[in-house]
Amino acid sequence: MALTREQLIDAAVGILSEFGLADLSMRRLARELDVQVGALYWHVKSKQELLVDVAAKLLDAVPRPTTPTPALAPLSIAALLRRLRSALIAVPDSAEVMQLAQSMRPESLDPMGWLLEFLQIAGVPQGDATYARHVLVNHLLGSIASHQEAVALSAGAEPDTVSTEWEESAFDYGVRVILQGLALEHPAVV
Amino acid sequence: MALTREQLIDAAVGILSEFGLADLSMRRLARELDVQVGALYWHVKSKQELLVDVAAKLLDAVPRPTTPTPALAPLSIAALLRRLRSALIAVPDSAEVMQLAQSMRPESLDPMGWLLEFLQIAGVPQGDATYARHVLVNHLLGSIASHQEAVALSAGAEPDTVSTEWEESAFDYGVRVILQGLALEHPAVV
DNA sequence: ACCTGAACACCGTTCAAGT
DNA sequence: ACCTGAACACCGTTCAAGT
Repeated sequence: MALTREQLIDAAVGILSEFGLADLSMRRLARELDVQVGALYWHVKSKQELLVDVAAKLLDAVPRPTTPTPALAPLSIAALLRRLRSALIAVPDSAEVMQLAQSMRPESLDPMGWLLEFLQIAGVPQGDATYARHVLVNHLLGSIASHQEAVALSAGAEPDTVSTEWEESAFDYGVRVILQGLALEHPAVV
Repeated sequence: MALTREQLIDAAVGILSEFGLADLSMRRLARELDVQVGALYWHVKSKQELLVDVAAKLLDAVPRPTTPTPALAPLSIAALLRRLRSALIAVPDSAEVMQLAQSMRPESLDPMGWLLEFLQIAGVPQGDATYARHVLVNHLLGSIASHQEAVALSAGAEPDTVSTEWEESAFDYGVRVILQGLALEHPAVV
């Protein structure tokens, strides 16, 4: 039967997860799906558009947390950020893909909406909440990006030279600093 | 006379500044310099290596601030970050290039060293200073990246749809939040 | 030492034409 | 509606051979 847009997205997620963005070409995708390149352009209008859908798909793995009380909101924020990190950290170049999606079609990234909501519940003033979210998201994607560049560079070297431990600490440290800077109680370590 | 590595880097900075990373190809560079593509590979071993030098060159515009006293260190940090932002904001895709350089050859980025130094002077504990720098640099590059993606997307639309004002506020807000989270006095607005 | 010419193995996108 | 075939205008990198 005919190729579907879903299959296209799934195949793209597969290549990205296994080989990274450099290998995620329209031609490779076509080969994998046993069609000619041109066929892909009947289902998506461009590679960029496809990548936005890939980004959204990656975040499907992150479930919406239950809406917290004001007192618990900082904890929920920290937990949500950790889940986002978990969902993306193992997918090469996911930070780059997310950044693209965020600027092209931010409304397709549900968890970012939740984040804003929780910040407001936590008591961050309306006007500041969007700024605050930016700071958190920059930290999230920045941490992931540097992890992934490090992994990419040490690909040839001995495996696991990249200290995941250090990076998790750095990530959590940053989240704590930012939440504290927002004058929210810094959440207890879980 | 013969082509030099310096000329190569300068030409690359020129193309990047005017047209962005998508147009910065080795072939385009060769055309601009009136040589064959292969010639470039006598001066640099790869495009990546060239980009690292481009990143370093972009930061040459940022002068080293005088070493601050502990009390003034937070102010110096904020000022340094603003200067870094100024140096990079108008150069398309500079955030991406910086990120690459940071993971490939961090020691070639002097200002990042100063930042660490100032954080220590400000009283951030030895062990935390590197984490703290990461948070600040993620914020810096993240802010620049989203600005530039926004600019790129609105390239076809009416010019200056991108609110630079909002973004500067968002940037400064983030710096304040982070410094405050580090338990440093947040610097007065200059 | 420095560069040319030419090749190798790729890209994203478009589009007439087929079924 | 969905896809093929083929083209257009590109990539980064390598390397024998030239000067």
